Amino acid sequence: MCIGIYNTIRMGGLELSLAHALLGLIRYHPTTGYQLKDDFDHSIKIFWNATLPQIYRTLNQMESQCWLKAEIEIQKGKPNRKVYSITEEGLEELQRWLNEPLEKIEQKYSALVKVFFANKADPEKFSGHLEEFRNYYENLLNFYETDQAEIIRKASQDSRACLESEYWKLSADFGIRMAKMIVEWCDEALKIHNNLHEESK
Amino acid sequence: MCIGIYNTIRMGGLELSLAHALLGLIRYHPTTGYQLKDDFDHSIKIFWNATLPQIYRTLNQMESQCWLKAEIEIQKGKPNRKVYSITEEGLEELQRWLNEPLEKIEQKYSALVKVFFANKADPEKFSGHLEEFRNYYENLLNFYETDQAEIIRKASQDSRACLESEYWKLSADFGIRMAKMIVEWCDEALKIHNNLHEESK
DNA sequence: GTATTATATATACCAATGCACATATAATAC
DNA sequence: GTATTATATGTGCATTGGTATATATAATAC
Repeated sequence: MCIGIYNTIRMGGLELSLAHALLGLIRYHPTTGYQLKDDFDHSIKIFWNATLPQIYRTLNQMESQCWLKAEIEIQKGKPNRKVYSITEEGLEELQRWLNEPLEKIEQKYSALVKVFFANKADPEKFSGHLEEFRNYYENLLNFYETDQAEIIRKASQDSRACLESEYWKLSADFGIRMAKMIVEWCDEALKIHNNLHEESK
Repeated sequence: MCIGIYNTIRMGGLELSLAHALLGLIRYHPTTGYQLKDDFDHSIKIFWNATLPQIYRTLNQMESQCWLKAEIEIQKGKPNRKVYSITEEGLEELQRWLNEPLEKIEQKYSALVKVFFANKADPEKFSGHLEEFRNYYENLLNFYETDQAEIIRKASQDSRACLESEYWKLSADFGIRMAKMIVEWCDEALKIHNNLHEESK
């Protein structure tokens, strides 16, 4: 019944993070794809996003892999709920993955490619885009430091989550540092860019 | 002869960065796919990587799009070189793209998902992985601050590149700040993690 | 002498991602 | 009354990305 959808090479790799993120969330309690999307948006969205179709597809693959088992909950009026819970194999796989090395951060920043070639861009427009970029990350920083922090604070009041919440805070702190770094870099970039084009005003 | 391979929706989008990175590099001087891979590795690799097959495929698409024109240079013994140069359309497209807003940074850090669930990982192993992660970014930081800086310094001595090199430095500075931020976060993470598991030693 | 690396251009295939769309109902907002 | 949002599960298609492989030669390293 259980078909290995990932070949052994990929299985040995470290790139199945969406599946593992889902395993991690389902471990807390059995849940549906729709609910998982919501959980995602309120927890690990800041460093991993996923769309609903992606989640549903991955859940199906994980079921074939026997990392999950599903139970159909019949509802009247609404579509039936497909409630997933983690299996023994799923727990083992999550455990295995958690003990693997930390994956390096993929650096794919097309905005920075634009900055690299910005000498040929319109100075006024570029300045505006830098400001907009800066403000986006300042807003994100505010969100992380208020709303996101509140979510974690509330969740950590659950006594079982006491130790766990230290790691939630730690990962959220990464997002905060990242956003802060970007805002600071933008300020520096704006200063340098505006200096270079001062005479042309 | 010129076939629009990207539909109008994608064309209006902002995601064709590999093509635009290539346009930016080819604008300096006509070159081949093989050479472009090398240029990539010595310039914008720190925020955009590409494999050779990807570069060749994209160049073919860009030729169909008429952003580039190709000339075959016959060589004895070695395979013929396909030398691409930028067209008027290519220059216009590059210009258009450079004046578009800066794309937000895609936050997809599976390492941070692992940190989020790290409470269930083996504390000793996790500690080791954090250290390895930290050392990787410390080495990268050293590379950016020495070798990478030297590449930019040398390139900027070309008198035409005087203004341009300010933007090279600015984009490289982003990489430096990023690596620094990660090392600092790791130090904090190691401190907190080790404190939490001190009693178990 | 043998193995590797550099030069040079690709194709095939698989995995991951994202957007649009399909289907269906209930509750709420205006 | 109408529109939107929330609940709930998917399919289809296009793009992007990465690895393996094919082909061919010259130079260098051991």
